[in-house]
Parts: sequence; structure tokens; C-alpha cells
Amino acid sequence: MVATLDTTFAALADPTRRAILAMLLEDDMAVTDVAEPFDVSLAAISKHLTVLTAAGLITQEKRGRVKWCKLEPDAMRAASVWMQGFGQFEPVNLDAFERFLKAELSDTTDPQT
Amino acid sequence: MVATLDTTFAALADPTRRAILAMLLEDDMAVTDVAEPFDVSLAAISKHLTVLTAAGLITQEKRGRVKWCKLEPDAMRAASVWMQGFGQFEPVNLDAFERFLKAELSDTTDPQT
DNA sequence: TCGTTATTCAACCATTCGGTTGATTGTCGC
DNA sequence: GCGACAATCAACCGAATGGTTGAATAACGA
Repeated sequence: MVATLDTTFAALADPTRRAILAMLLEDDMAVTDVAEPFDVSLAAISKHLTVLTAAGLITQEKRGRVKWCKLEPDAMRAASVWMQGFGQFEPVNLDAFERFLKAELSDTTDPQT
Repeated sequence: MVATLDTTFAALADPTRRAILAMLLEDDMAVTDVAEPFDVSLAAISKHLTVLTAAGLITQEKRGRVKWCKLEPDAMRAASVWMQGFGQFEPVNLDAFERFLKAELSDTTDPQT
């Protein structure tokens, strides 16, 4: 819950966990539905979700017997800012600039796949 | 050398390695000098440098008996862009926007500590 | 040539990580 | 109440990680 850079980057280092986060961009999901597309056990996915929760990247809310997973993108900010402290040394980075502007202007619409 | 998101994030997950990268923001450094401020063996630092090199975050060039370490911030771009794909869901994020603009406009001067 | 310095290699160790399986807990529908 | 479903727990496994120490390699200085 403290969500240090350590836990954030470590959580993002696993491809399964990154895929889960990408899925949660679309919508909140139940644990079973998160696990469905992956070729591993439900218990394995449950562990991944624990790691993501510990890093603050998702929150989980239990309603009835179903536990809903919700993306918390703000937890990435510290890590993102840390990296940008290095990016400033890139020549100009127009790509990222345009992408940033587009994202800002389009507000909350049209998430790219 | 392929520098996937896996290797990039994994490399950044260790505090010693992040500290090394921050040191290399100042200037290129020899392995021994990189190791100096840390309370671990030189061999341990050598391993960390291998991880950073594998992730493409630094390059190493041997001149004489000294191996120079050079920061390669561009290796962070893919990971940074990936994260920004999530940041777009934050309300507005003026902070990051201003920081980005300032970095762009000030070109290559005045790196904040 | 010889000692010193720079760096890595090799073997080892404890811990963590991502995965499994089987049992367990809790809630829903009827 | 009971069977089915949602999810975690517990114990275990093999591989990877971060660390150590001591030996090896290589280049400098005199």
C-alpha cells in the first residue's frame, strides 16, 4: 500500500501482470474473468492480483462472492515521473509530445488498443 | 540487447540499480567509481551493471583497463510510453504536462537534481 | 619484469518468484 | 440445507535474484 518505486517497477516487470492491467483499461473485472484468457491456474492469477494490489496498481472490492478488480493508474505516476527525469535528456521526443497532447485533449475518450 | 518491457522494468525494480542510473545522469563513470558509494562488494555492482547493460539502459566501453559506463536514457522510452497509455485516464495531470513542457522548452539545460 | 589496479569469473548461499495441486471459506440459487 | 461457483490458502517445486568470497585476467606504472 506504500507503493514504492521498487514495488511498482517489480509489479510491472511481469508480462502477465501488464496484460492484466491492459485488460482493466477496458473495464472493471471479476477475478475469474481476469484469469480466463491466461493459460495458468486461477491461483496463479490470484497471486498476480495480490502483487498488483500491493503495488497500488489495482484495488479489489468484494461484492457478494465476486471480487472486482479496478485499475488505479495514478499509482504509476511516481514511476512515470522518475523515468521522465531521464527522458529529458533525449533530443526532443516529438512522438511522446504529440501523444501526450492528444491524450490530454481527447480527455477520457478513445483509448488506443 | 533486445530490451523488452520485461527486462527494462525488472532492471528498474532494484534501488541500487536506479541509484546507479541517477549517478550516471551526472557523467560517465568507471565501474570502481560507480561502486564506491555503495555498501556492497564490487562484484555485486558488476552484476548490477550487467543487468543494466542487458536492458540497454547503459552501455559499457573498455578503454585500457578501465570500463566506462554511459547512461542510455532512450532505452526507457518504450516503458515510459507504455505507462503513459495508462496515465491518459487521469483527470488532467497538469503537473506532468508542465514538467514535460518545461523539459522540452529548456532543451538540454538545467537538469533538476 | 613485477607489483598494483580494474574488472570479471566461479562457486556458493539464502531468499524470492511464478507456478502447481488440493483443501478451504464464503456466497448464491433453489 | 445443499450443490455449484468464486476466490484464497497452504504446501510444495524449480528457477531466478542479490549477495558473498576467492581466484583469474588484463592493463598500467616504474
